[in-house]
Amino acid sequence: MRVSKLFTKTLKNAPADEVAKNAQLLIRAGFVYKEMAGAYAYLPLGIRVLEKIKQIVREEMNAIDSNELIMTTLQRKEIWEKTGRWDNSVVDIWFKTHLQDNTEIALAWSHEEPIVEMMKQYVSSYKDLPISVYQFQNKMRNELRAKSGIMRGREFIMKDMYSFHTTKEDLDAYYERAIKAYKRVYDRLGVGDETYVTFASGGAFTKFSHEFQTICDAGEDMIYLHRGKNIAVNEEVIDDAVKELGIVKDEFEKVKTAESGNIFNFGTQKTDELGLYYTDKDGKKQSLWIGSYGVGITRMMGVIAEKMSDDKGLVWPVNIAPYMVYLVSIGEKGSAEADKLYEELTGMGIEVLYDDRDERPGAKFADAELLGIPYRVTVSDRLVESGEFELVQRVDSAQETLTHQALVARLKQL
RNA sequence: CGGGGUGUGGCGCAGUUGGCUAGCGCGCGCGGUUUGGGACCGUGAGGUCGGAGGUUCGAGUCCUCUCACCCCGACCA
Repeated sequence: MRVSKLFTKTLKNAPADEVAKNAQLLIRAGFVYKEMAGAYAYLPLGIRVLEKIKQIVREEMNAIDSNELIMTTLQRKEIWEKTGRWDNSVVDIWFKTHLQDNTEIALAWSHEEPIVEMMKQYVSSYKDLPISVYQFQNKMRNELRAKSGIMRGREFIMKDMYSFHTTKEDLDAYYERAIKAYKRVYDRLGVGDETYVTFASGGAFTKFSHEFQTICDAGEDMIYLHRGKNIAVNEEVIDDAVKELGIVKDEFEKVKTAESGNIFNFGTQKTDELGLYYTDKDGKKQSLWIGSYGVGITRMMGVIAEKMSDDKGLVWPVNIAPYMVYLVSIGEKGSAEADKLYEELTGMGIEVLYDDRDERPGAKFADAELLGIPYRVTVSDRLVESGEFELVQRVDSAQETLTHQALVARLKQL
């Protein structure tokens, strides 16, 4: 992509109504555009980051035999009435509306009920189980107050996965696989070291659910953490955890975190409420065990922007950076050489954002840093003379001067 | 939803106790000089001062209502 073709522009000042660092940086860099409180548009650069996060999640969910699908954002009232969750006094974040014939419908804040309902068409025998499905979907939540930039909006993207099992044991086994898959996701997103499986308030069938909490100053949760033992407990259940797990509260440190994922055991309640059953080997009707597993995709982008940034701007981890290389041309000869290099690298499949604008070097460097592209390659008249290229790493500013051959070899490895 | 705060060109801001043609920086257009860390000079374009109503000879400024946005709290299965 050539910067000259990119419609977004960088800003020197963040809009005054944004206080959250993630939103300030993402808006300044042109990754997102705020449409209203809690609702953001994702621009070309932002989409690339989102899609990379999704792809990592997709690969890991596929690896544990889950099936991708997409439900709709429109939901029927009848389904939610079966579980008693249509009522505004039970769920207070509904966006409700109606069709032109006055049929009441709503926008999805969750897809738990509709997915279970859908499964009635596909699950009838123990031979059909276990099954796991997931989707990347917009969730619409009419929050009283949106905040923290893209980390808590009224519309956001979530990966939600649901697994269906004949027995609790089977669900538990899958649940463990899901935890491992989630850990791989966070590792690949570059926040594995700072993300903890955390005991949190659970559903009806388990004492605790598990949250994936990422250490983040802009988060909304406080957890008690024991790094040595690798145990984390959400503040909301710390007293229960002391009793149930026999931990010693004083040994834990209290840290601020953002909930980046949550998984829990639904038990068999939903299957009964919605009438999803299977027939066992003896021909008897049985309830299913259901597990639910969520990752906030847009929230992850916000958490990473929040954590991986410095005074110059964003610092994307290599795995989710919108582009791998920011190519800067300086001078006439430099531009001619940069044109060639751009074609060459792009042809090799390397994602290059080529700053071909007629701007001064300082402006290009500043944008390269604000956008947080991992590697910056500079081609200038001066360097063309000596047949060299400059490679600078965003994360630590490490700088190297390389020959064309060495540069290409380096970038190929990334 | 309770409390607090803010709305003035695309972005950031200034605008005395009501007073003259609403300013500044960034950005943008044009001309020129520049070209390895967000250049400089000149010259332009761009504003229903969030909206409605009111007070007044006169309102960005005062009053009422309203909308939006931000922060704290509450909420977050």
